[in-house]
Amino acid sequence: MTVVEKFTTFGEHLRTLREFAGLTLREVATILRIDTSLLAKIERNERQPTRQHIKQFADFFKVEEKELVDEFLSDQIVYKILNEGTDLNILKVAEGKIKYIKTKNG
Amino acid sequence: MTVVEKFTTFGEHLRTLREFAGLTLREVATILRIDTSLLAKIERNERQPTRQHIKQFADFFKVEEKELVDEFLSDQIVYKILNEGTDLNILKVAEGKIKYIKTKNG
DNA sequence: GTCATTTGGTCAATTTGTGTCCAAAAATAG
DNA sequence: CTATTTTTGGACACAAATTGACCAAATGAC
Repeated sequence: MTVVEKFTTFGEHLRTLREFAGLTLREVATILRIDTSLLAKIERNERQPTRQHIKQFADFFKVEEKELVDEFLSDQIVYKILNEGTDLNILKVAEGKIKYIKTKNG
Repeated sequence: MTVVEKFTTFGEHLRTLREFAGLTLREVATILRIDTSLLAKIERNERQPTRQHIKQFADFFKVEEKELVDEFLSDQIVYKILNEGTDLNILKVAEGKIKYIKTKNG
């Protein structure tokens, strides 16, 4: 059970964290030494955060880095599925492949 | 139940189809009017097939286009998971998001 | 109205990916 | 073994996508 709403995007998640902390874009951007406009775009999912960014956000907002990373990466999977005109079945296929690879290697 | 082995990559799948048909890279490449080296690379997953390519392959080898598309797209998801150091949990997250979006929209 | 916040567009620069060409390596046949 | 065919791999010019910065316009708070 987390503070933030589930089933949102990375950007929305980030924005929620910031607003929950009662800070403006400029404030957070200044502290983290990134452009205000860039941060705004990351929150609107118009720019991708780098790994570095994600780590900074996790540290700053005191959340698990993996939580944010998964939020970000799952967004990309969602985007792919919705835009390539395929369906949820693809997740099963991917899961099968990964499990297969894992049994093969370790 | 298909002719080809399951849990393989798009490229391996394609290669299996070609070899099953008893054709060489050059033969298939010539017929489909693509560079032999490019076809070889696609089979080794060193180049991505375009949508056009996938359609050509499906038509030529008489398989469902969606089957190949899903094979290709799932590869990308697998690649992402294996290389970004995350785990299968991300698929659940993605699934949740998609279902959430679908209920929201229609 | 003023001031702070947020958004949106533009841009040069970098990064990433593409298909083609050619030569080397590997496999196959004679 | 040699000759031929198939496959692989590198190099390349080119195209496409993404990036972060900058600035101005829009929005919101007061």
